[in-house]
Amino acid sequence: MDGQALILRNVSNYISITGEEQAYFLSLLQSRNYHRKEYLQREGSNCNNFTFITTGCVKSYLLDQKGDEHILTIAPADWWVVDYMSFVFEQPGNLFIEAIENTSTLILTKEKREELFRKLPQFERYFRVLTERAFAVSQQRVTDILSLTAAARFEKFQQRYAHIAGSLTQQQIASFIGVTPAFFSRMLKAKRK
Amino acid sequence: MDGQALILRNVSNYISITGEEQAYFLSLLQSRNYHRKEYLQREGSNCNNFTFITTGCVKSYLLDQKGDEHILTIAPADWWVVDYMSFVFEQPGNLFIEAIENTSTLILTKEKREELFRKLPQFERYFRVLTERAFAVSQQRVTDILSLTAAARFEKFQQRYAHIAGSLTQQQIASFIGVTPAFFSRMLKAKRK
DNA sequence: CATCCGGATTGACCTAGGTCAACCCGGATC
DNA sequence: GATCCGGGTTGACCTAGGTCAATCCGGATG
Repeated sequence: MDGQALILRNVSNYISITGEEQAYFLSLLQSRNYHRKEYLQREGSNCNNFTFITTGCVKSYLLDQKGDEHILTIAPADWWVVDYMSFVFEQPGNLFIEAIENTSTLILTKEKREELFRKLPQFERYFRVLTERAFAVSQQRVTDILSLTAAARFEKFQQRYAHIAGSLTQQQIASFIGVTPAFFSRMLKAKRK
Repeated sequence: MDGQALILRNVSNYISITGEEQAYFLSLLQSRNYHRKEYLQREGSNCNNFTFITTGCVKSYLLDQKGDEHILTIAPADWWVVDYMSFVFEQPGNLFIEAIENTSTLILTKEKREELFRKLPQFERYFRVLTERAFAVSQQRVTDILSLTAAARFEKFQQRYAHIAGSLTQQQIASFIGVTPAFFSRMLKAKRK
């Protein structure tokens, strides 16, 4: 399945649109490919687009004072990535977005998205539902970090991300659940026993 | 300003609707008051409404294995509270929502909200924008927890919640930023010096 | 005025997870 | 086949923040 088919299928999970509308929607997107380790976005720049991953995988993360990486999002194919904080409040972001495999994307800029809302208001619904779901998951993540032990968070991670967990390095998983690679390694060892 | 005026003003920050539409929207809401310490929602039950706070203040939190409270949200007047995880995925929630002052609310049930979307699709936009903002803030909270020290999180908290910080107990602030009351107290002492 | 109660504070001690640096390992690369 | 490199592992040690229980304080309540 090609990228356009994938995104149309994704949209059709939430709203139904005609063939003409589909064509119009697709016309607003630009496709762009990135190779492993290439940045889609850097800290300090304004994020002004939604990026849909058609193949590959991407991570968004921030670098703290000490230069340690903390992964906020892991976005596989069929997902959108955005630095929401930067996009929504139109301010420089503090996230990096980086391809962790060769990946291809479809980009919807802020202006095109607004145009889309004007022409096809059903897309308000699409993005509303999408965001409500993402928000729910994000809330869950907050409570998980606040109330669970690292081992328990890892448990949950394995269940939720079973499909992609295999293609991530331990460092990445460690960073996502919020521990050091060193500690994560010991944790695994303890579990194996 | 009464509750209805407040919610209409809130809506008008994002979309514009006619007087008739306003009346229709208001007709979908039921008002309800809670006294301090009363629950709007309990763990285990399904959350099937959006609740708008017109006066007072509310917290949502979960109780961990040990019975310790972790505050997820603090919602003052002019905000919506929902257990999104439960609402969106239609499953029993693990959050309590509790009034921390006497508060009055306007309730929009899931069915009424869907009806609203059918009759006045502009509200899709209202909730889309609202949720995108809330999501952005939630993402920020995740990165804050992952990368900042308790003291730094408290700094940010003070700035962001300056208006309500005064009316919260230290325990509540501690729980919100993710530390023990005991540790929080010591932190304050250290800062005062 | 005494009592109670829900915070807040404090002391003594504990632990989950961090730090740093050394080492290992497999698979590109030359 | 030597070298390099990006993981992963491990040991010795460290620290931010937790735990538990005692004490304090101010303001309701009776």
